[in-house]
Amino acid sequence: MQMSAETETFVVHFGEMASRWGFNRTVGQMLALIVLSEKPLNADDISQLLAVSRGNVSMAAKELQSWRLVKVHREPGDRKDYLVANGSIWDLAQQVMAERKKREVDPTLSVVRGLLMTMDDQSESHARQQIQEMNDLLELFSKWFDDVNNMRPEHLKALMKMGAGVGRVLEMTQRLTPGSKKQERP
Amino acid sequence: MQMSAETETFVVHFGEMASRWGFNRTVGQMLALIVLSEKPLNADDISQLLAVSRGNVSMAAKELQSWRLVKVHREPGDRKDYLVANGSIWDLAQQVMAERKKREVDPTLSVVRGLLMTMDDQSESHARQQIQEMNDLLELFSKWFDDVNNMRPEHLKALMKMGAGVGRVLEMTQRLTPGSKKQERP
DNA sequence: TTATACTTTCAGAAATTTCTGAAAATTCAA
DNA sequence: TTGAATTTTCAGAAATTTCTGAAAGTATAA
Repeated sequence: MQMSAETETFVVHFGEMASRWGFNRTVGQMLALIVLSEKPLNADDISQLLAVSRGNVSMAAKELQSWRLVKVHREPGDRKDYLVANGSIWDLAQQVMAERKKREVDPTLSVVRGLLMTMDDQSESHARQQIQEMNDLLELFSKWFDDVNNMRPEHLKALMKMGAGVGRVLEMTQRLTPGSKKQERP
Repeated sequence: MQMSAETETFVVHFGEMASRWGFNRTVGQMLALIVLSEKPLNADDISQLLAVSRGNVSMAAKELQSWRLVKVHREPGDRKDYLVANGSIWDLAQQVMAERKKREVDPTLSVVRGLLMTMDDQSESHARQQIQEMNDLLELFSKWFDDVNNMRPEHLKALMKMGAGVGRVLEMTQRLTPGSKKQERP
């Protein structure tokens, strides 16, 4: 079994980006491979194509399942597990975003909330004010993100296509409104 | 010099989250410290407070500057560099988002575009279709993100507060419209 | 100038993460 | 029940990332 040159480029790139995206190289490469492969792949196929150990494939498969990016497909009369992408590219992207938000935002929101609980409400310390600002930002972002990311891909696409427009309208309507403490941009 | 218990909790947490956010522990802890500190801190203050080497502080300071998260403040008669947060919590968050998009999205968009250039337009291979979908998603996301993230914090807050609403309106108007290939959700 | 207070650099040490491969566990056809 | 096919586990090896600290570099007060 062999990858096309294009698939290989894509797979190698996913391997390089993987750590920035929150998983390791093998997980990244496997995801790329499964997404581009028309037919379901089993662990031996993957181990051979990516030239990594069988154990590594097993661990990466578990990781991809924990991210809900792949599902296992089985055929009667064949004991092997076949991995398939768990939806369209959009479905997968939304899944990655949701998972990353869970890992990169939620824990901090939890810590920040906890800190505000224990800190004196009256305190006007700079630290308390900053933590409060962080809490407000994370609360707002968290709710907004969950709403938006739970939309169906088709609706999300539509929203993003108008996104810039919505922003521009806001800029317009608020251009001459006071309240911003920051100097106007150049 | 000493940190309050609250500051220490926050700093330690930022250190733990740092690698998930795209920088190393020292960079994360330094950012937390600088954000909570009312007065500008110099390298020796930071080295002592975080119990890390002077060289590490120097490298982390450069990294924070490359992310545009801190700026250097100097006073005449004092040769030390003093680090200060480069704006409000919102400014910093937007800066982090922009920088991460640059590192986590742009390179992939570039590779995907390149692949589509070399791949046969007529090809209806599954791989080509998937790469095309990825290209469309990244193009749309990239433009949308740049627009939204370049809004002033006040406007961004306003947009996010209505974000859920905008989404809901879209869901309503499209509820009975055909075109979605996906089965309705439960 | 020049001495010194500070910052930067970077080779190698330390810490952390990833990967291998053999052994253990599981699954299922017969 | 087997027992062969397959997956999972995990100790230690390999690779990668982070950190230290001494030496080199730079800037500025005197």
